[in-house]
Amino acid sequence: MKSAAPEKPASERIAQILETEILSGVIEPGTRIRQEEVADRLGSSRLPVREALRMLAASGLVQLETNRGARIPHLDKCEVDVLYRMRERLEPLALSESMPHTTVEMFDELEEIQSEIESGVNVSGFLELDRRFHLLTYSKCPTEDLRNSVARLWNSTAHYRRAFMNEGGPHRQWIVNAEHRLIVDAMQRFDGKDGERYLVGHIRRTRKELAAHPELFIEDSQK
Amino acid sequence: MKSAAPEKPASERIAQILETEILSGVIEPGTRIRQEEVADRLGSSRLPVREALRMLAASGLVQLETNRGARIPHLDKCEVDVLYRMRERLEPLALSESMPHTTVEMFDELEEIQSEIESGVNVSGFLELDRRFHLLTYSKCPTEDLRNSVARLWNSTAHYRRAFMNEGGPHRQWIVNAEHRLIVDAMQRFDGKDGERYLVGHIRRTRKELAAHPELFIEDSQK
DNA sequence: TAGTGCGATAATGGATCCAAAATGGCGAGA
DNA sequence: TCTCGCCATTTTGGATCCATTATCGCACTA
Repeated sequence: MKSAAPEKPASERIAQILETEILSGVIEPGTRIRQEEVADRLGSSRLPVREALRMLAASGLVQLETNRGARIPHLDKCEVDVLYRMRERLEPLALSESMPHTTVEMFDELEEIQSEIESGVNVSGFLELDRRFHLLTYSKCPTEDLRNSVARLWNSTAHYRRAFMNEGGPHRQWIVNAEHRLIVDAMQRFDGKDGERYLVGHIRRTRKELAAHPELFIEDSQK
Repeated sequence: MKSAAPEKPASERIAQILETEILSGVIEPGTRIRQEEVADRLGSSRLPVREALRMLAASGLVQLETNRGARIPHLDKCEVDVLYRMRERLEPLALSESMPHTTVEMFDELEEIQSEIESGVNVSGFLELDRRFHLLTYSKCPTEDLRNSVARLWNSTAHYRRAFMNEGGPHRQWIVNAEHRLIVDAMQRFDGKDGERYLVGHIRRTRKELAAHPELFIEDSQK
């Protein structure tokens, strides 16, 4: 019997810290991540940092170029649009796959998250809770690849949601709340069709809002 | 001016070799991959092997467990079914995104591949050419994430296609040929709707064929 | 004889050191 | 003064060595 710590692997710990920093916007797109800087900032060798960067690359959070290090990718308007179209196709599938395995504890946690959102939060708080809400609705999907794919799409587009919300999006937050309620309701009724419909509408609306704000992206003429 | 070799990075070389071995079936699902074995088989240290395994994990070819190494995942019937449903949703998007950027050289290469398939090949040859055909039709899709996602789905399911073809699937090869021709035709007419329709039908038929052969999978009662 | 617990062995995770490639600055020449 | 090219510095890729953890066999006990 070992009551001691479960001895977390160290490269995962670094990956988790970097993920938080990237998703929270502390590290912005275009920034180059230097292995040595991260290494002695988090008190380890460069080797676990390299492994962590590989994990983050698999999660869609950084981009690796040979001999040129890792940097957070700049996406143009078209790429974000396609990533949202991928979400429109994959997340309904994840939802319907997750739906048969829902538990009452999951609905309690969803309710808790949603209440916290509606109690009024700032932009960072909303983005974090919104992410937790949706990924939780997919969490019972038995196919790990599908869950990972969905999470990767959320990661890749996180910065642009943040930029949009910071510019003037938060006034539409009440729409999001209504849509969240509709999704939970459909899940509780085990109504896959309704769930898919509300979810697709939810994602599509955000996609179109982003497309209507080209100032959030860098110039598309990089060809 | 450097006429010398472009100096390929070494971990990529290892990843490529392992990918070939896995896709060709030399290494079967469930097999544990030992870092040291690969290292001195390919003449390098264990470190590039570790990085290569990370890449393969991102490509969906291996599964990494902390302190327990890398092994090729065993998928059950339900997981493969969901992976095929993901393909049905993502690949039509990849095709329509690729369609506006097609070139005459691409159609020449497609024709070359298809001719080789129709000239009669064995199972391994067919699987390799079929893979090249479809991934080539998506190759002009500008969104790298979408191309990678599609490739990952192909990788994860490759072994089960092989098992199916080896058991008695090849007699339906003429259907595949007809479907390939229909897809190329739709692409040349720039008919996105037709392309999506033929492609979805193509994938769905294979999914149902696999579902009708439960003997290809290990027992699903692993819960 | 079967089951459990301990110990030897082998494999993975991590640290340090070295080599190769890219980045940036400086100077020479037009 | 502007441009091109060379060299120093920085940064990443790779090799070797050490620590930690899992795996497997064997002995001991009930």
